[in-house]
Amino acid sequence: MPGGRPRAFDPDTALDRALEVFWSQGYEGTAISDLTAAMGINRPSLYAAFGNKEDLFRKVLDRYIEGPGGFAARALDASRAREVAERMVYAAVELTSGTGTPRGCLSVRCVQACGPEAEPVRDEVAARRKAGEMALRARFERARDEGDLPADSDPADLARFVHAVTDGIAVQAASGAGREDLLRVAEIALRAWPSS
Amino acid sequence: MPGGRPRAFDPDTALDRALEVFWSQGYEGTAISDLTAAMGINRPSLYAAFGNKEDLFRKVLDRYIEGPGGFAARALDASRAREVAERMVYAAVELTSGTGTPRGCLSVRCVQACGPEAEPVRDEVAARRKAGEMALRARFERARDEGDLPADSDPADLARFVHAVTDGIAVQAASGAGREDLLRVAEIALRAWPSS
DNA sequence: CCTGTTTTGTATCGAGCGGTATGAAACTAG
DNA sequence: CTAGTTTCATACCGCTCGATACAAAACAGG
Repeated sequence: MPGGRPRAFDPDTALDRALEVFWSQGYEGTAISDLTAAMGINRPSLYAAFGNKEDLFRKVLDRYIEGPGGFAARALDASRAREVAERMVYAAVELTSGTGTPRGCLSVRCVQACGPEAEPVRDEVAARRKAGEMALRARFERARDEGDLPADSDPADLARFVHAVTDGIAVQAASGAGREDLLRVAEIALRAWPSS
Repeated sequence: MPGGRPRAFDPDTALDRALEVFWSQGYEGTAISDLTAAMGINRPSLYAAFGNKEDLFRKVLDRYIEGPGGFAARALDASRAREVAERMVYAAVELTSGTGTPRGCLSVRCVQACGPEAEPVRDEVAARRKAGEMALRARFERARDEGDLPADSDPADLARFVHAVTDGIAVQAASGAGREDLLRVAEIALRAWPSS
C-alpha cells in the first residue's frame, strides 16, 4: 500500500480557517469559494478531505465545541453552582467579544438564520445546544441535592436562564457591544442568582 | 393622467406575507421565489411594487417594528421603570413564542447571520436595535432622575441588560424553548432588577 | 373606439452556487 | 525505471440566485 502524493496543507489548521469563516458569516452566508480562499486550498481538495459543505460544517462544529466553545463544559467543574454560572457568563463574554476571533457565537448564529435547505444543519446545532443545557441542568440538580442551591429552586429553569443570558451576550456581541458593556450585563444577570 | 390596470393584490397583506417568510428564514435564507410564492404574486409585480430584495426587506422591517415589534416602544409608556422592564421581557416571550407567528425575532435573526453581500442589511438592523436600546436607556435615565431607580444604578447598563435578556429569549425561542420555559427565564431575569 | 398608462404573466438574462470529471504532479513500493 | 496510489489544479456541470425584457391584459380619459 504505497502512499501517494502528500498533502500540501494541514487539515487541522485548514479546519480552523473554515471555523473562522463559518463563525463570522454563518452557514448559509458562507460560500465554498469563501472557504477555499480562507483555507488556502482548492475545491477538490476540500471535498476530498472534508466531504461536502454540510460535512465540513459538522467537523467545524466539533472543533468549535472542543476548542473555543469548551468553556461551557469546563465551567461545570467549578465547586459551587454559583461559580458555574459565573464562569459560564463571563466566559461567554470572553468568547463572543474576543480579539482575533469573530464577534458572537457560532452556535447562536447558526441556530437562527436558515432557509429550508439548511434545516438539518440548524437541527444539528439545536441538538448540541440542548445537550449543553441538559449538562448544565444536571450540574445544578446535583448542586441542589448537595444543598448548594435552595431546595425550592428549579435546576432546569436556572440552566435555561444561564443559557439565555449567554445567548443574549452573544447576540449583543455580534450586534456591536463592547467587552466592558457585556461584562456589566453578565454582572447584572448574576444578581438574579438565588442565594443559598 | 389615466390610471392603468389595477393591482390584483393588496400591498399591505403582501408585506405581511413577506414578513412571515423573512421572520422564519432570515434575509439570506429567503429567496425571491419564496417571497413570490408566499405573497401570491409573481416576480415583476414584486419588483415594481417594492423594489429589489433589500428594499423589500427594509419595508418589511418597518412593518415589523411598527407591528409585532412595537411592544418595545409601548413598554416605555409604563409608569415605573421596573414595569418597563417587565413589559419588555414578557412581551419578548409573547412575540418570540407566539402561535401563528414564526419562532424567534426578526431583528435578532437578521443581525446575526450574514455573508459579505448582506452586510448593509445587517448594519441597518443593528442600527435599529441600537436606536431601541437608546430609547430604553433614555427612559431609565429619566426614571433615575425621578428617583424611580437607585442613584447608583447605570441606566445604560440596565437598558443593555434588558435588551440582552430579550435577545436571549428570542434565541431560546428560535431554538425550541416553549412559552412556559421562557416565562420563567423572564421571571428569573427580573430578580436582577435593582430595588428602588 | 382609440390612446396612454400601469400591471400581469412568461420567458429569460448573467452570475454565482454546490459539487465533480479529468489529467498532470508527487509520492511509495518493487 | 515502472506501476500503483493519492493529491493538486483547471475546467466544467446543472441548478438556482436576484433581477429584467417584452408583450398581452385591464383600466381611465378623450
